[in-house]
Amino acid sequence: MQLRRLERHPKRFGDAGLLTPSEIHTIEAIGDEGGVRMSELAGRLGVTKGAVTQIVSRLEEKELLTRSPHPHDSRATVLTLSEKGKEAFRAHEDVHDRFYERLRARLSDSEIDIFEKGLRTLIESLED
Amino acid sequence: MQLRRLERHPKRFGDAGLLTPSEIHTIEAIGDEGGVRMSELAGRLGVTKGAVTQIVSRLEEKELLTRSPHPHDSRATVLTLSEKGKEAFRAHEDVHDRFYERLRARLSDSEIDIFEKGLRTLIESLED
DNA sequence: GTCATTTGGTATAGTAACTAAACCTTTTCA
DNA sequence: TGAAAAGGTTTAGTTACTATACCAAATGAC
Repeated sequence: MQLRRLERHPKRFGDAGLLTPSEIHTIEAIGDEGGVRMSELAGRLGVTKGAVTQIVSRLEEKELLTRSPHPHDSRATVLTLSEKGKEAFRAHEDVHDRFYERLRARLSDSEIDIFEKGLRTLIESLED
Repeated sequence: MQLRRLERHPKRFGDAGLLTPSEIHTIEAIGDEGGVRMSELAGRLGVTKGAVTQIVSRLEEKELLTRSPHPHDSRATVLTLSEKGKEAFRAHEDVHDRFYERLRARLSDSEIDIFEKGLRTLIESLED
């Protein structure tokens, strides 16, 4: 099966324009509630804080999020999605929902459990 | 599920040393029969011929394959795995085999069919 | 209280894995 | 026979990182 080469190209998410997989994944990890620190985000994404600085800077330039100082810790920065960022977030949720609809159209609930069991086995095998 | 961030790091394949995912994937696509042209390989991998030139050059430097002129078409180059390259190929096949063993330990044949059906749905969804 | 350590974030250089475009050389074929 | 197609290389640029060095603010052991 061709699992490589997947999800490489930028896609359009609503009015937010073209976003790379990393960009939309970062937006997804911040969430529409916002109030996430840089280091917390690095943990969620499983990358270094340097990587987060870079992608967050790009998303800030694109006006998809805002950086603001942490109220009680002046070292820290908290991130919040802008309206445009929230729109991208919702558009991405829709993509997820459409995938699950498609999956449910083809597999029953118990079959989806089996699919997820297989996926976990695949992920496990790729990890070592 | 965390499908991103997978299969990013170089791994050891027998005596062939550390190989990046792209490198081992290229070796897999050439196969132990060899005799593959650059452009044929680009098609198999789904990348441009420029990309193939680059990765093949690196594999040639690492002595995992050899370039030779095509016997009947002097424009073309044919690729063949060296012994070290074939060893990496076999080591990679073993990884595949171990994955399927693990999968069969957890899922029956009909459940594996369901898993693959789910995977196809996932791939389809990522494509559009 | 103060000073070393930890934590939060940034900056910079380097790498992998590409694409796109320009280019050169053969081959094909109308 | 000459234009177009096909095979391959080169170069510059992009994305998505890591590692390292760095600075400022917070913590906490004494």
